[in-house]
Amino acid sequence: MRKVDPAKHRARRQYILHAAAQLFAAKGFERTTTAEICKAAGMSSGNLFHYFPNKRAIFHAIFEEDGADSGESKAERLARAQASDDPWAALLEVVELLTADAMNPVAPPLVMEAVVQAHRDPELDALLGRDNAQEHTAVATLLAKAAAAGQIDPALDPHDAATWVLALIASLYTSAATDPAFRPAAQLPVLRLILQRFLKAPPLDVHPPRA
Amino acid sequence: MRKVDPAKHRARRQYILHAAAQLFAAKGFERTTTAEICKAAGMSSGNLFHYFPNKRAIFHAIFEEDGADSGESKAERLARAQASDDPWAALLEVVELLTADAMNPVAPPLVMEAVVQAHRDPELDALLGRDNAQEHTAVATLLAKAAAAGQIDPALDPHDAATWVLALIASLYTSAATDPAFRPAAQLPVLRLILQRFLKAPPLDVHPPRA
DNA sequence: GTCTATATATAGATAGAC
DNA sequence: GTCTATCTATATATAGAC
Repeated sequence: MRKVDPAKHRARRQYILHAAAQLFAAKGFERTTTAEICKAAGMSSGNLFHYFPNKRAIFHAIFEEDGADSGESKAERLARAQASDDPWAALLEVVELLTADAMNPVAPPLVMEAVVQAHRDPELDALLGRDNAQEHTAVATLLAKAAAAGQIDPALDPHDAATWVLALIASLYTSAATDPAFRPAAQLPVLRLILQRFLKAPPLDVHPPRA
Repeated sequence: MRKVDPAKHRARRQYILHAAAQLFAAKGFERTTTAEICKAAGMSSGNLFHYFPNKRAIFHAIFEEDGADSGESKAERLARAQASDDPWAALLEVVELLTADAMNPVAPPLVMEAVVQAHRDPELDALLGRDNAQEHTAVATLLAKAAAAGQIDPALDPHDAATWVLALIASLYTSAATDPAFRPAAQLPVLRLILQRFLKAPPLDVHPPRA
């Protein structure tokens, strides 16, 4: 056959990305050298740069890998959730979808690193921004529908509330990255409790007295 | 008088730290060169290293500057809050104390960078860990007292709840660092609302005995 | 205390053989 | 596609004059 299967080329790329992700998570982008990536991937410098044009492209590719492996892409699952006729249940599914990665030990530090790098890398910033906008739209849509269906407090602004829902989810990653004692899986119920109490309508007409 | 007032030496150090903080916030630790710090501080390389032994020491010093300038140090204010006889009010004061810095535009990215750097810098990790432990103790103590006083849900575990209170506060910094549209000052009331709904006792019977 | 000049090292990326 | 060898740039930190 002609042309070395593109499948093999793709597999090799994935292997490099996997090795690089570990390093970037442990040491950050700048302190991870291409030489280390070569060693971890078991190949030479000349070969590494045959697969990726530069170090930054490797980092980007880690966050571009979407769908393909799983049956359904994240975007598809978000879209399907938005169309649900039980917005609250759909919201809980979205929360589960977005928190799943936090259980993977490399994800939290990797996400932190990506956020920091996005400050000085417009391309990465745009990439993460698109992801975040997608998630924000999905959550805000569900919150609006849930409010209309009487499932949550209708007084909440869907946009602001969605921002905080995503912030709480992000806390799972930042806390895991910061505090070695923090176990995302164990804290998931607390996260759900906070969301429920925050979003569910105030019990009666109780107005908490604040001085 | 004696030579070289220590005051002048200290002022010069502070000036370097101020200049360096801006750069570290904008470009991160690794991508900020000592040459840039020299330029921003208006001095030569040889002189910069007269004030600090190395680049990392400059970064550390930014997070060590505590108290001295303000009338009362953060540790003192936390200790005083813990002794309050109105735990809920004291908790709100602690929240205000810990969120104040988020309004300073350089603080959020700087905090993010510190967290990331702490992963590979044990000394910095210890420094931030001490700060965080102090805050966690203060909040957990106040939550336990507030529960005993019937001000919040007594079913909450003070340790876990304190972790999430601090996580919510941290969200103010991470969101500000991530999303240019996020205005910490404007979102502070939402943060307070979430805390109130999360922590206050389940609606049914218990109500705060405050009058 | 402040400067200029530079030692030292290490990084990312490329060239070109096989 | 994969390698070895290396170019080029740039960074931290130091030496030593003033």
